Amino acid sequence: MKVKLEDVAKAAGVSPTTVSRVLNNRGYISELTKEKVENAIKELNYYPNDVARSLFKKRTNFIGLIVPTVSNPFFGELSLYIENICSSLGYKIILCNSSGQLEKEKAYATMLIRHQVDGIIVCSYNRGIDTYKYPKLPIVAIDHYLAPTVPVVGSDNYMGGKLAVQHLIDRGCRSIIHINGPLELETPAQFRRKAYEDLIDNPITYELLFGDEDMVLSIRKILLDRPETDGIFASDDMMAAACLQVARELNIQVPEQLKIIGYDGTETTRRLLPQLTTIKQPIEEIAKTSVKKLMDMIDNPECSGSYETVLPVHLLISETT
Amino acid sequence: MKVKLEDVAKAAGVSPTTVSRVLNNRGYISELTKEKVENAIKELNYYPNDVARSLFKKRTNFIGLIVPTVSNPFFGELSLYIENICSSLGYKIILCNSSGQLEKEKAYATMLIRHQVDGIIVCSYNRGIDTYKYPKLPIVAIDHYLAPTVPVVGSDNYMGGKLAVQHLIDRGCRSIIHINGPLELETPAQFRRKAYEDLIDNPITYELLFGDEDMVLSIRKILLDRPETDGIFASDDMMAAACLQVARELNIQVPEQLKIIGYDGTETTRRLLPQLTTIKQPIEEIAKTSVKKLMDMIDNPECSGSYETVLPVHLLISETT
DNA sequence: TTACGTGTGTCAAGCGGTTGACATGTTTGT
DNA sequence: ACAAACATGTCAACCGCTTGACACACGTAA
Repeated sequence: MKVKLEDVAKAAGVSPTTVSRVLNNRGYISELTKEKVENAIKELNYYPNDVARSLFKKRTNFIGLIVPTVSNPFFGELSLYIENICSSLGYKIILCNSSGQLEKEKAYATMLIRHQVDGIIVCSYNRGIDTYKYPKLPIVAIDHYLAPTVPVVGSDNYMGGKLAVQHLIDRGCRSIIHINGPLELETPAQFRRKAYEDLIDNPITYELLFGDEDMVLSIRKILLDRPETDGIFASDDMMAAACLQVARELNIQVPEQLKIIGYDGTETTRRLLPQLTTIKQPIEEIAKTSVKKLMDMIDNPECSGSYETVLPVHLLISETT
Repeated sequence: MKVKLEDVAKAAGVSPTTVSRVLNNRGYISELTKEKVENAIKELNYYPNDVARSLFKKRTNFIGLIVPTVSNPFFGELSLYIENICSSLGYKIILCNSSGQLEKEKAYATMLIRHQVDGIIVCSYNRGIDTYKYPKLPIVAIDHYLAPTVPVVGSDNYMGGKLAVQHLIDRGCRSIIHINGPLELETPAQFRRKAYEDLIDNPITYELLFGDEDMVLSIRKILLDRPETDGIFASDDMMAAACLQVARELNIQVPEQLKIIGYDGTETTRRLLPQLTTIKQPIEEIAKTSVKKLMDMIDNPECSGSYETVLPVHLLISETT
């Protein structure tokens, strides 16, 4: 059987209450008993049961994090930062990879509530999950309008789109297309597209579906269909990389014949594909801001704070444009 | 106040015991009462408190996952698979990014124990964490010898190293160096180096430290120091990418003058840098095997199972060799 | 001397749900 | 008609820890 507080009390020759007092720094404790208790804890190799503690305190210090997949560099880095910040504040992360599937996301939300998480950070793409309406559950959404009451943290997508497209124009592109990912419903990321459409006379936007080979195939088809294309604004770096790959296959010179700009600018992309011109999102800032906002909501259930936070993006010019 | 089991019982006009029976499918329940209870649950928007449940059942269905960082594509993908598999088995993941720091890892291990996790999967690099000796705590290590009693799951690193180096030799390289990462203490990954050293007459292994620019700088220095180098076996894809970048900067033609092979072969790398020849680790298999092993240990605390599992790797030939 | 501050102990209730024991019915099958 | 299976309820104990109430020491300052 596991050693429990009572055992520590016996070993230290004090009462359970005293042990609890030492553990929680409450009431009066002399240095001597404190030491006795601490020694007993060490000797018995005692770990307080946080499940019991949580039950009583009605606070678990758990934060649910729902992302499409941590294997994507953007969400991977975001998750890293969020976890690190939470950890430094004494919170733990329950990781949920929704794969962008509504049913999965619902199931995760339910699970998180059952586990009494203190809050949820969602960077997934599904609307209409009633679970999120659970009374007073603090939620922050990242780059996604979840519900009218859920605050959103994201980067300046319109500006990002504008920077990207303007850069292509400045570089002399005359036939620019936009390639949009599948994950772009109801998100502020639609502003990227909006910016593109605002800047271009005859905007042509393609929407791609999930999948690896599919992506490359679709892009090949697009480039073959529209050989006049000399600029691509891809809505994330993975897609931009696929465009690059197809261009190589088709012997299209980048950037001479075709310029490509991506979006996200994660560390991983910068390392693996430093040639790619891209729009860099302030991932660490997004993480910081959303955690802070969530903490505010947890500590102060009344105040909702600002509904939307928009963080600045940067154009990172490299060799593909 | 949150609605609890008792409230559901009242609303449904049954006893708490009956509600519990419905919730847990125990004992005899008529269809009628079952419906009544389920309706009450829906109407009241009731979510069972899993903290209370866990306390009683002495089982949390939590698994701790310790990785250096999920932002690295290898650990990101591994985490994704592990989380997905666990989720389908009814387990939740507590995510811990240790950054490879001993103190952090210790703190995480302690936290996990306090939270009564049912098991831990560790893919970090620190030895001598006594916490892991916590009585009967099921632990599986990935690609790392944690302690004599902790089972290890990993891929065939020696074979991987051999495949890589032999491939370079086959391609005609005569002056092959090996670049090792910083995270390679006490890990089976040392077998990659061993293979290299076994195959090469005058093996030259460099060890790099953490950091972004540092890596590129160090590699530049290495290549300038040893201009005769015509083959690099990098111990992961990120490092291989850095080598590629430096080669471009120094106007060294790859693969004509210099051949580069990496290690890991994650989806992300395949997408962002498909040109890279690399050794592909069976990440999904590693995830499956380690989760399965952990589940075995959880369900059957006595049987330890096989101590080490070695999974096959594959050479992925592309354009850098 | 009185009163307060300090240090510790006992006791019991409570967090929300589970479970076993036991009682009391109502259906079935034979 | 009677045992067995089915359906539900009551009650109390328990999971491990926290907390408030209260009691009883011992100093020390007023």
